[in-house]
Amino acid sequence: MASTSRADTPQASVWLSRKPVPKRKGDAEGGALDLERIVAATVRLLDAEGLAKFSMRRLAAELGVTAMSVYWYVDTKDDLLEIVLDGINGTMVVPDVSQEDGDWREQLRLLAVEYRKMLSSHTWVTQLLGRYLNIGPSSMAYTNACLAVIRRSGVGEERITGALSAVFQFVYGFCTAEGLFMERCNAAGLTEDEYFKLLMSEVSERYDYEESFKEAVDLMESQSALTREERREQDFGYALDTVIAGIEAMRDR
Amino acid sequence: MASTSRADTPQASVWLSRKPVPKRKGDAEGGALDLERIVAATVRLLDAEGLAKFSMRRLAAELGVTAMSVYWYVDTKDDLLEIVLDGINGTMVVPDVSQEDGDWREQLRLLAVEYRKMLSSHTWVTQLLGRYLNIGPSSMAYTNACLAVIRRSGVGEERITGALSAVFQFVYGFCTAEGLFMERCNAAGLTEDEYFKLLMSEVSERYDYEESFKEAVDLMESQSALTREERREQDFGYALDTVIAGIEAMRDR
DNA sequence: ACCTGAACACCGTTCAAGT
DNA sequence: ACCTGAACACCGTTCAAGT
Repeated sequence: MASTSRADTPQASVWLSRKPVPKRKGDAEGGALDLERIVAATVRLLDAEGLAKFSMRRLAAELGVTAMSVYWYVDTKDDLLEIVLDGINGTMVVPDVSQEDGDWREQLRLLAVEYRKMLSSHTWVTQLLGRYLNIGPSSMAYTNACLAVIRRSGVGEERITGALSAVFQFVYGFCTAEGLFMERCNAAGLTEDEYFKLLMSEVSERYDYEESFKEAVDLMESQSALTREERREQDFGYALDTVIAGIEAMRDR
Repeated sequence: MASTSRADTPQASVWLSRKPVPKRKGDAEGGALDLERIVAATVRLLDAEGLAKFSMRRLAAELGVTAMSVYWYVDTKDDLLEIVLDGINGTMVVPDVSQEDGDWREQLRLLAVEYRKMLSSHTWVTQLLGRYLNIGPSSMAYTNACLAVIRRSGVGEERITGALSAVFQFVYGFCTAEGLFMERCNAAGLTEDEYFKLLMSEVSERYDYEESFKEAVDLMESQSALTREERREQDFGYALDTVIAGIEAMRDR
């Protein structure tokens, strides 16, 4: 009721409530808890155990506190995760985009690589990105840098959002697949190569798959000099170059 | 113990268990339940209420049956969802890719559009795609068609997976964002345009956002002749053309 | 102002029991 | 062979109560 949200619809985003940072310690000097400590512990747990295993009760235990204490600092689990999400977005290094003479291709590439670095060092972020609005201050700074760069590419104004989609939805998709695969490997206690091999061998045990899988398996094994990780890195680079080359080609048509 | 899975690691995929379709009615003619009815009800619920609200108990209620009955046909919730996922993959129309004279650009575009149609008519699919291996029979048929098409593009063998990533991870990312936005609109009981407008007005109420948001808002409003949906359709088309143009450009370098 | 404990309405899944 | 009921170990969150 105290916020700007409508009717009985749940609040669309923490960032739309009155105070810039939702709940804060009034005084300096520490009680046991404060929002910063809660956020830090959340990130630690998410990095270590993944989103699926994260719970408010688990978090409270990590903080050495009762289940409900956290709720004094944060209204809901969703609000907490939204704050954490923007915090992680703030770890991206946004290149200085103000000077007009920089190469937009290089800068766009840099932004994409930075995005990827963030997404693949915190595999749970992709799982939150779509769920929340991601309109916190750090996220907005990043978005605006992307806009500024693509504007200098010479792409027509009405194609700007499409061009940005081609780049950043690709990175998002790529890192989602990558992250979930990595989480699966961790859960199984195997390296990516081991997990992949195990999978392939189990799959080829099933006669009726032999035929349909062969093409895909052959392709994978033709690159067997590289580790899975190196291969992914290569794929990402190729694909990113492809998209940027496409933006250039479409502009020149 | 009866399956090929290792140690205490949970089964990596239903499709790796012995029987092609995990559990099946032995006899013809119907009791109350069977796997087909369960799968159909699951899809119906997921379409109507989304993944977050789906539960085994909710499903059982929908089928007019006790919570645990479903477990006779399916080992876990994950197994059920994996089967459902492949079933939906089977609704894609895979173009005939066998003749060598077709235009690979058109066929690749067709495959991407088909993928998108599937993903955006079942918004919950993107949320499952990363979680499960997606190596069921229907999914494999689609993947193989993609491989066949990209092979005819003339892209070097070691760039094939990168090129495919550029296309399909983009589509995946795009449809994920799209789907989650649509779900949010449905939950709020608003059309996409209404929801977007509401959001923009709430955001601009916050003084400290005014500045950082202006660029993005201006961009959106410069296209205000179109509905959000038409805009998205346009963006998707542009972006897809961009990626395909990029594959061509990279090949010719 | 900050934290606790009990409680509510949910989960997925196990297991012994019914027909 | 198929379905049920009670139970276990979890959730997020509310609310009255403590200090």
